[in-house]
Amino acid sequence: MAAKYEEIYQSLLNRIEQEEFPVGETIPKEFDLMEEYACSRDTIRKALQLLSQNGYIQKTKRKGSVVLDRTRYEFPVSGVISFKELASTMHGSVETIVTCCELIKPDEKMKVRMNLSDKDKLWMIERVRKIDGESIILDLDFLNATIVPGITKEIAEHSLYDYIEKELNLKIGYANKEITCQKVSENDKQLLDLKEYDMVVNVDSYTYLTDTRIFQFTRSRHRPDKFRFNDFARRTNTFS
Amino acid sequence: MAAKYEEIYQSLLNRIEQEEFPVGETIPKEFDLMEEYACSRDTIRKALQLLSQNGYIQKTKRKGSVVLDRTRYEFPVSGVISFKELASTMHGSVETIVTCCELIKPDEKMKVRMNLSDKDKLWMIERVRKIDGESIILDLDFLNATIVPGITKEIAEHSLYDYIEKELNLKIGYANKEITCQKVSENDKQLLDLKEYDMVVNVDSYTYLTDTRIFQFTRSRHRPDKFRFNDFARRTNTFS
DNA sequence: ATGTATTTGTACGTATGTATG
DNA sequence: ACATACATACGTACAAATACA
Repeated sequence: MAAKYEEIYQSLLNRIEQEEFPVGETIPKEFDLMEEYACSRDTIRKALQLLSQNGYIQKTKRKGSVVLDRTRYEFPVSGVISFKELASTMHGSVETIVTCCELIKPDEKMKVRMNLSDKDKLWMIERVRKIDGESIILDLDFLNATIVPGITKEIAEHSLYDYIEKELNLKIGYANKEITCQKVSENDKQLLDLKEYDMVVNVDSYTYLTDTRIFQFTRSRHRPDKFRFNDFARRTNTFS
Repeated sequence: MAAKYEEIYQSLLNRIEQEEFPVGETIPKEFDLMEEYACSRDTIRKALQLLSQNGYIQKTKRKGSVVLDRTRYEFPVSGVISFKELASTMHGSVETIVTCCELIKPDEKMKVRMNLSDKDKLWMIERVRKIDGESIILDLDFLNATIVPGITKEIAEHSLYDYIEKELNLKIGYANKEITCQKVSENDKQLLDLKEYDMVVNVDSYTYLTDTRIFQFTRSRHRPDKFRFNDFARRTNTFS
């Protein structure tokens, strides 16, 4: 059962997307929402804060909360989501081909990167992501096998995050990503439909559990013309 | 005067950076922080929420708030900041050359993009950013002159945001960015030290005031080898 | 495996401050 | 200058998760 403020967040989000509250208009004021949802102001404010954080509304004193226009910049949205989840929001046909899925002994670099002890082993999983029949993205994943045991090719084909969260009951907490641009490697050339491009967009992700253990490092290589990253950010650190 | 929770946020941040609270350890529990800062739990929780949002701590029930390691991925950090502010956190020498700063009549595309009426004019500002003597970034800015009047070459050389916030007293609210990869243009070739690269990283930013008016569109072209973007994201939408 | 204590999470209430139309 | 809507801050109570006995 989700918290009340999360349900109110979802409800308001739906109402915004159904255009009950159109872009440019204000949603009802906090006091009215309190009455409507029969809860305290605190709870309403938490829901509104989520809307604000995620770029759906802008709050101003006196005026209220104005609905922002998010239609222009939809996805891929910044966040910790799997390719499966991302794909579910996309239009074209999507396919995953597992080109490698094996247990390896980590090298020194990876030991440092993933904070491994001497006995820890790693799953190395390489996957090609095809969009509308073209090989666009090459994902190379390393997972700490002590934390995430029992990976199979089927799981890698379907969804790692489903397995980790639903089967193993681990809680994924947060991730750091670094986006850079790099020359193509021989491997890129072999596995991706690169056309004439000689560079790829490289996304390195370090993903952690809520208990702060790192369990995954991903190196994701994107064909440059198909790469797009959207970011919503506020000027200050406050909750406004 | 900043809010109390913001001061506590800053104080805790300093203490983390001074390693009074080392990476991997917990900071004092909420109840102790309440006593130390002589405030309510609500206020402490707001401060901790900021730390959590910005990737400094991870909170877990029963255990407390663990300090995360942010040394690996420092900047450029995601957010609405000016080049001047970004440069102040960097090591090398930094220089801005204004190659264009004039008032223009917007074309149709720009009118839609920036939500302009027929009488609105635009400032068009082109700036080359040199880092350690090399021309690395080419910024092309369009500012709504009705909202932001009186731009001069000196302001463009120094800091637009300083002028907008401090002189004009406007409140910058939020921005949307879209990162893509594109072929170099003739203009890129002329103004940047591109070496052999035939692509650039393109960052389009739409920047808004807190009253939701868009006042700026920026197209920023980066030499691919010098581009880096870091992102911190949590798995869920909650405050944890 | 079980229970208990501890720490954070959610929710409610109230009062006052602050920006702004 | 005023009324309004959000912002901050204080307090209380109980729920949920989990480390540890």
